[in-house]
Amino acid sequence: MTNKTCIIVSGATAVGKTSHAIDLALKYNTQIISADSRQCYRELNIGVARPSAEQLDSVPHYFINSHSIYDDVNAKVFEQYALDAVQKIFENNDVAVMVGGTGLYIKAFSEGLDEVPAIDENIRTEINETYKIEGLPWLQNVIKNHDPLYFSSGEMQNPQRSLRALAVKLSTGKSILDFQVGKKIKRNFEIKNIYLELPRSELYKRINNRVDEMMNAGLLQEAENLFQYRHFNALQTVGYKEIFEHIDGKLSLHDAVEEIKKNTRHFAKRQVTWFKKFL
RNA sequence: GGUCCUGUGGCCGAGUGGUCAGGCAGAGCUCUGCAAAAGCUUCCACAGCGGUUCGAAUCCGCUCGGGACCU
Repeated sequence: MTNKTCIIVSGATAVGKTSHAIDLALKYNTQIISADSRQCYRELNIGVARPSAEQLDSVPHYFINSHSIYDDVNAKVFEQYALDAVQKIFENNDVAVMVGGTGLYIKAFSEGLDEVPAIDENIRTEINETYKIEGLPWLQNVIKNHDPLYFSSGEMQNPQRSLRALAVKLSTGKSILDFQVGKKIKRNFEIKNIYLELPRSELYKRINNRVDEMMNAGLLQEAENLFQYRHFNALQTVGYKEIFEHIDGKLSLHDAVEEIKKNTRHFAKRQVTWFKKFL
């Protein structure tokens, strides 16, 4: 069983992962699992830099157009989906290729996530609603009273994480930190990582160019059509949220495009930081 | 030619004698169920020269650069 190998191609956005992965897949005559948290949504096209139709025709892809923006997609969902996908690929191949820039998803696939019991949706909703009204100080104070462990060693400045920590605590009675033991699961196949990188200046140039290409390809129109879904998690995406602001009249189109470029550069930088540490 | 205004870090922008502005960009970082998310840290100034003062980005003078007005 250990003669199976998954080659994971990672790197910042716009480094050229897609074509590299396709070359690899063709070479091994195998299939690709995308590890991209946005390209899985079939409603999103231009803005997520999905592989071209020709590329998708040349190699079968998993986790591309596989979900809807109505679906609940997250790292855990991906982990399970991707593990199922590799096994399917391994039925006929010794090699599978994964490619993507969503570091957490790749980590979940490679090492697994600690088991945290499902949380009560009602509790979660209630907490989120109160947070919106009362803000971070309220959240910090509640955690201080309910989950001293998290209060002392959790990310108390980070609302997103703190919100989840509180939801877990109130749902299970235990601190999320008690579940997060950091156990690394050893998969029953080999993993080979290929990390692609470019000099920062060149990467930024490619990003800027790609955004211009997206605009020429009709990103504005696509975003207009998706405007009604702007609050969906899937639409909290660089390339769309800036145009939504433009539609709202908060940004000129030109400024919105500049924002997209800037935010994509920020995103790329975070990816570099992540992969540098993780790999 | 004269009069008045003005000159803060890559950009925007406060400060007006004696802690730090701040924001953006840039850089660095964190990271286990929203991750193209969320959060944290941080370099670079006071146009130049001289003077007043214990002490000047802050007051005075000159130089240079901008801007406005003037019969």
